[in-house]
Amino acid sequence: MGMEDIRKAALFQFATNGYEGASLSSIAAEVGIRKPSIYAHFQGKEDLFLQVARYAFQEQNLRIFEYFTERKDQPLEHTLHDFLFWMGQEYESNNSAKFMLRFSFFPPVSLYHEVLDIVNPFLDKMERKLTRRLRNTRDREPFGHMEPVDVALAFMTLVDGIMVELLYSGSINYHRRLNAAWPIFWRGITLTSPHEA
Amino acid sequence: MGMEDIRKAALFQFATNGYEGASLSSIAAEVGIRKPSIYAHFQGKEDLFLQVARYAFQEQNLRIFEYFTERKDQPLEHTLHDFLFWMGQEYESNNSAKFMLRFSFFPPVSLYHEVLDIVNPFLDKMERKLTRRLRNTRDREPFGHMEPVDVALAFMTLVDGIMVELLYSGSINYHRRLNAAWPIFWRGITLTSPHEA
DNA sequence: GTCTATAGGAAGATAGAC
DNA sequence: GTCTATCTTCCTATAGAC
Repeated sequence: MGMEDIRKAALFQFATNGYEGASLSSIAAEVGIRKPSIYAHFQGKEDLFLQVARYAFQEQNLRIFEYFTERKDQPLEHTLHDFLFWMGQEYESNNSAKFMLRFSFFPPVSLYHEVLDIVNPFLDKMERKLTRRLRNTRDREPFGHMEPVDVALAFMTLVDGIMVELLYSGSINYHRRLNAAWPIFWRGITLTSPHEA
Repeated sequence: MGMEDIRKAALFQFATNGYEGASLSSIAAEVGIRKPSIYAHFQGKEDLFLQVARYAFQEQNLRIFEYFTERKDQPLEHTLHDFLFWMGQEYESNNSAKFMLRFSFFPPVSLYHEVLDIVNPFLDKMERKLTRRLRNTRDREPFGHMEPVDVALAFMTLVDGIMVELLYSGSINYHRRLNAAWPIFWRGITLTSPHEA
């Protein structure tokens, strides 16, 4: 209780209303305490936000690594394709995912550098992890003509492009995009071009 | 002057600091007037924001259509590829583009429906325009095995995924992603899969 | 560790002089 | 159409009782 409840409520309020749009009153109200009680656990709004941010990115980082670890022996095609669905579910059911997306793109101006120091290591980790997975694939070199790191970057771009649609239009257009973009991506990384063949 | 100066300053402030993060004081200060003078031109903050939003989306809509019209006789490959660079330049030099991206993804909660009524027609127009361009291509059916509307959706996903990187990491990673993702996309839409060949 | 009370400031908005 | 002055409300934050 106490601190954890506040963190959870703050996670939701920040993710939903942004940094300036979320007030300590609204967070306290959601927990069921009074505003000044927050100061017994956190130094202030900035401190609360940054602690929530570190927590959210760490949690989401763990969940994503778990996803890939659990499926490391499955075919790459299914692992990557299902990841796009999985992230959609995460976004709808998991406030950490929502928080992460919002403040990766739009950190509060007053905390710009502090937030970037959380976001950048996260993205670097993702890129490395994904590149490693692509290098160790047991499929018979489905994209032997490409650098794994480029495939990783392109996949992360695909993920972002699809998540973005989730952000503004909800899940109908999200699925339209997913079904349109995935086959093109997969074809693009598995087929050898005529010039190279 | 007057109204136009206020619109321009508001565009910048909203795009940079978000809806709640931008104050009428800061907007007035940028114009060089006092806060109450804004009320001679706009009903209030919400009205100002929505008028700026309609302006920004309309302007960006025009610029994008212009881009495609000017190049309607050029090869599709160059038109699409260059569009990714062009959007990057727009984002860095054009506050309307910045505004559009920010509030497409994160509209102020209190104006959610009003903003969606601006964003959705914009996206629909983009999709139709792009689909039409793909249908009328003079290149010898480079993606005859795919529906133009799916190619359009996939391209818009690619654009979003790359723009998103511009939002949080600046132009270095933007170019890394562009160079990784574009060849995969183009290969994916131009090559015929072995099963269909 | 939570509360009431309150300070101190900034926000959006209005009234009325010029 | 812009100003000064002011209202109301909300914000972050602190003091001090329990």
